[in-house]
Amino acid sequence: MAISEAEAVVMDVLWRAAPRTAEEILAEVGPAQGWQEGTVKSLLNRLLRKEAVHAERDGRRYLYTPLLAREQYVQQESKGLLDRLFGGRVAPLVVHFSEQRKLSKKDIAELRKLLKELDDEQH
Amino acid sequence: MAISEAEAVVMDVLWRAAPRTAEEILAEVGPAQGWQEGTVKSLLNRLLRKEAVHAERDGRRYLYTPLLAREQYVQQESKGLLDRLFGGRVAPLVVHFSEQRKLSKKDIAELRKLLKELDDEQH
DNA sequence: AATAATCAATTACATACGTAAACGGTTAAT
DNA sequence: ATTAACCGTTTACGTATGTAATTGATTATT
Repeated sequence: MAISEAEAVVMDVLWRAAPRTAEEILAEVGPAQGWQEGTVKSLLNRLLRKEAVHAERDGRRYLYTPLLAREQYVQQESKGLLDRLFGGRVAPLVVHFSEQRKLSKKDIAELRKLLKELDDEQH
Repeated sequence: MAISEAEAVVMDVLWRAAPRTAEEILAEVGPAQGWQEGTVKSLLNRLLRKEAVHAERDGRRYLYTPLLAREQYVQQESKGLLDRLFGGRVAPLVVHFSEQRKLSKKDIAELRKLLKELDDEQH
């Protein structure tokens, strides 16, 4: 089952560092998101049901660990967008961002480097 | 207000060619999506309420035209993903696809061309 | 004129989502 | 032993979404 946007915010905390307690997660996202304790608890439970996180008892509380890897999530989301909007092809997407003036100098430099590397490993 | 995935499928039909009647839209997406007439009608109504499409009476039926431009939608969605998952930067996204082996020969060629053009217009 | 066909608009309904309050059990303090 | 504190689980509730059936109005047919 897909994980929602709010759930992804919680996953992000766990991807940065795990395991974590609910309290720690709340401390990290609560203020920024304007979320109460109950909200984070609910999201954690939904993530548990979706088997995106694992909970291990540690005395009175639980320690949460991500089961779904960030790479896996990023992959699904990215591929979804690519397929839905760009016919599954990367170049058109980059062209889009280029036209949208979303390519920074740094991006351009890094893309050059990437292409060069791809070229090198060609043989 | 954001338009949903099912709604976007209808928009896609209108982006390919407009104006269109509900019947034409159904004919184009119904079979592929397994949607009944009522489904397409509902989606059209939601799009109307969201002011993503415009309907103009044509005798007994309506002709639907997109108000939201495809470019605008693509832009929102793409920027959303970029910001949520790649810190708003394009190069990391392309690197991701590269690592995921999602870069075809054609993509690579087109990216080279794009970079060259960017270089040229530099001065 | 009465009836049937055609469409769009309204209503329906189950599930997901965002956001949280209430409940309950276990541990800690009095 | 009671009571209080803590923390996870359950329940809640409004809105969105996917998917349609029903209704109602207008036009066409008999």
